[in-house]
Amino acid sequence: MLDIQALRNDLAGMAARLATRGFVLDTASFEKWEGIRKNIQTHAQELQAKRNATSKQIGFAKSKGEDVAGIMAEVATLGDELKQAEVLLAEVQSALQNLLEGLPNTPNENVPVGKSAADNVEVRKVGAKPSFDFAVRDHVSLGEGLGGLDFETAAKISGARFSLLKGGLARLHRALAQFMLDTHTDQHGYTEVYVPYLVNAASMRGTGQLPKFEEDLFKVGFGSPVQTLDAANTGQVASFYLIPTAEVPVTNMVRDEIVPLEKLPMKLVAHTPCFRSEAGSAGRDTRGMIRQHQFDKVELVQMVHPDESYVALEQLLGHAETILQKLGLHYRVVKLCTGDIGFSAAMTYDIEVWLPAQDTYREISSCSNFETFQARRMQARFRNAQGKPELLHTLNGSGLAVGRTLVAVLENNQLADGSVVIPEALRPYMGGLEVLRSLE
RNA sequence: GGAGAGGUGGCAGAGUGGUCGAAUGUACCUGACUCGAAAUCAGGCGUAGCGUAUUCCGUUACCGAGGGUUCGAAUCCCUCCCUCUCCGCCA
Repeated sequence: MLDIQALRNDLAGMAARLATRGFVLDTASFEKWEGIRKNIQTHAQELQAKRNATSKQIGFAKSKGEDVAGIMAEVATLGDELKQAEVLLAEVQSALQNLLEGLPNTPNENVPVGKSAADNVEVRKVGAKPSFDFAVRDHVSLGEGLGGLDFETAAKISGARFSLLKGGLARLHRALAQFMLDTHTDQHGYTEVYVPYLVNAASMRGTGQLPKFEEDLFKVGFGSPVQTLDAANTGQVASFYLIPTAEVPVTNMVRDEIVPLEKLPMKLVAHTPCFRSEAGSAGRDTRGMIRQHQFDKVELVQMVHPDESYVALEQLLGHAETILQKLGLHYRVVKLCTGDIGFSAAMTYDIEVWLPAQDTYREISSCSNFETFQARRMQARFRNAQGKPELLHTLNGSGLAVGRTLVAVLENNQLADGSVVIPEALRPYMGGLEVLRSLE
């Protein structure tokens, strides 16, 4: 969420910044609502002040045994008038709030201006493409050949966009997650956390998935008939959402908290499944395990002092890159342009791993600085040197997407006979196994 | 699932319709005393808004959440959420 003060003070400037990411801010509408809000709020508060003062008088008079009928008559109409004003104010404020929550973050000034992914800037390439003297197979072919990848059974059990791993591949998948967690905790100073996979609407709102991207989420209720968990509070029927990324539960750890200065930076890592409806991506990446309704990810999250957040972003990016380097995978780092960064982000780097079968780089990690955008929604603050609460900065990045890393390992390390060399870094997690061969 | 207790400021803990944004203790900050410290004494010490107003001024809201009763609600009523204790069930 953007700072409403910033919008009031420099509406044109904010609109210009949002325009760089292709978002048209309806300044007329904002100004209209702000004007209305100001009038109504001032009016409502005047009435409240009057009521408070009069009520005090009544109490005072009564305690002295005086007759209060006169004063009572005076405020007889005040109640209705006040109620009306309060209702109106609530409506206007919620309209403003909705408008505000629908605004994306302003890109940092160092983000390259562009319209689409085509304008993203390649920062560096690391490693080299592997060369093969045989026709490369994709991970589906390799996995099925190894007898460890079974989409048909997954489809029977659940449906499209699910996968089922067996034997060495299932273990490799687990090994990858373990390896990533160990690297980040032992070498990068992150604290491992285990978190809920079902979260409430307030958490989704905090990190920016709600209210705008509800269709991307899986929503769960109780068994039939659907019960309501917080119907009285919000009128909503839903009770929980499945997390689309560990970013949601982990970042929300600091929602409504004031973190002591000495606790910053907070560096947390979590391995969780992620659930995405993939609404709107029908037909894309239908083959294989690139785009699934359920996938595992090791997520890095940091809460930092505002002065440190861009240094932290580079570090976090480096932590994610370390995994690829240790696995010997070729990748490139891309800085997203203003037209391609996500709704909540102020700056984002994507890491794209080389996939020989697709002859292209595919996103395997996305590392972002959200500045105060999420913190403002969450009221996540720290106590600054002056002792005052101040919004902190939040960052996160995949370190890495486990499923896609598995794909990359399979495709990049394949041999002519369809077996796969296990990267050395993973062998301790594979019981020393060096080559993954067919189960049969 | 059954029965009971409870959610108040950083923490502890009073307050059951009126000058309560909230006693008191404790922690913390400032000052006095002291060579210095401890102890003691005095003062201060929440958050989010609004008013062209970070600091001074005025004002509103906030005692788990939402709604209601009332001129007036931390206090009464309703709904919900959460925590704790006992029983049952359970990985």
